[in-house]
Amino acid sequence: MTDAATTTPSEEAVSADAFRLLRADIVSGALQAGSRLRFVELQARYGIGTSPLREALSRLAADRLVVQEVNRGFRVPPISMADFEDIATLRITLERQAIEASTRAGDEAWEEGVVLAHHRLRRLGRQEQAPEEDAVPEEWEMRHRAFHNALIAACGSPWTLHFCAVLHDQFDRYRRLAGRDPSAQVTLSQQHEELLDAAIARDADRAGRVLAAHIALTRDTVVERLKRLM
Amino acid sequence: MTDAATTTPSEEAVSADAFRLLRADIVSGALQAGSRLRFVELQARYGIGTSPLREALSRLAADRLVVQEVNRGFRVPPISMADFEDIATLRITLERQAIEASTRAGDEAWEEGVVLAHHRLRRLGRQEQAPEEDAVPEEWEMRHRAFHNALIAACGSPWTLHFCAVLHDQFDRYRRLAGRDPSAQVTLSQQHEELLDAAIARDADRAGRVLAAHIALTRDTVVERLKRLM
DNA sequence: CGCTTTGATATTATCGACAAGACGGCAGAG
DNA sequence: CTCTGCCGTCTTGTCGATAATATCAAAGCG
Repeated sequence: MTDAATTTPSEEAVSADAFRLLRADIVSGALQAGSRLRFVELQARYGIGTSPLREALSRLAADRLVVQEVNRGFRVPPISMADFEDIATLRITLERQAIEASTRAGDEAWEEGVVLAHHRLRRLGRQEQAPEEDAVPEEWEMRHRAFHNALIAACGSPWTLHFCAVLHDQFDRYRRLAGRDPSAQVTLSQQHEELLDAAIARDADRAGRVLAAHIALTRDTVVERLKRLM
Repeated sequence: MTDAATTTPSEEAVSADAFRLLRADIVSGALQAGSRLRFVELQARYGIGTSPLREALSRLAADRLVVQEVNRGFRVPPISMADFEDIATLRITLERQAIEASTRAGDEAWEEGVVLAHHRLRRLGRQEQAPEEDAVPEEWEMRHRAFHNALIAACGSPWTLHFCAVLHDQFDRYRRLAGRDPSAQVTLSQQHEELLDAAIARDADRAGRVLAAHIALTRDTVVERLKRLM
């Protein structure tokens, strides 16, 4: 599977492109939760044949970003509060461990990567206030993910990073579905600052605490908003 | 209205069968680590076409049981000590959490499932002494897996169970590659007994400790034997 | 004598078409 | 009027063939 961190240069494979596009459309909510994924529609949407499409859907199914029903095709998974809380709990466990190990083991290059990623995220955060608030900027999503990836990048466990990436995709689908809560946003941005501080200070325990609180706050906000929507 | 869930024991899907067969052959070592997986060979081996084969390989690639190289097909992943230790460490973390939660939350049905799974494993363990020692009985592998799955089944976290299953597959590939160590086997069987005892006694901490030691002992044994083989 | 190039071979990735199975409407019986 | 069984239509799952790409070996050039 291609983690969000790895970057494939360009013309590599149709099926890999389809995989990324489909994943992005599912995580972003462009493809509604619970909706069927008909082959003819997807083939027209992405301009590909059946084989690479099936391949992409199979890979997504392994990561639980689509569900396959026997002889009844694929669907984007329905949302469920229990599922989301399970994802959040496990993500806290794994990503907390990862950031602690990363903070302890990270070298200068890791530290610089964290600083750079945070700067890019923060700069966009300021500009973001200006345009219409409705559209969640895709660029912010990418930089936010890049920052969180940078924090745990030096943990030394490829499998932890892989599972964190899978869980982050799942988590973001719910978060983006719920929409943003302006009141929580300031605290979340402060926590980003604190994560940066803790990383630079090599305070692994503090980094773990803040990250756990960061994810938990996001989870609670999302749960609150989702309850209101349903 | 009819029992749609219980039907279709055989006619599921060619691609799902291929997925299971390929996974079994990779975990068991029938397909050697690092070897290329040529389409013509696999199509002949499993008697299927290209589409379901690609679908199965894609799903396996998401679980890291095969690796895909761009425009160069699929391979069974090479073995690496660092990879195995990463898998083992993460498996200890997740499966320990899972058995602790399961022991605390499990109901009577869970308890009975554990007892039954252990009985089936133990009964086979006795008979197993008789036939030739060389062939690792596939039935033992299945019952061993079933026992470990039963222990964590009530943990309440589907995602934890999913990741544990993925890691267990990865772990077993190395374990079966290394072969059995007769000297460790008695301790490992004793630990199975202890796990059963702790589960029945609802001693979550002890269950977690024993399971961690169980996996760690297996890991150390495998590492020792692999070093000798390489 | 070694390195690069170039052509032939082999393998993969993709496409379009066929067959098997599910879904939904309609008619007939109770 | 309602329920049940059946048939047409649609969707999926699979196959074989085609186009694109990598691999390998030998020959030409530096």
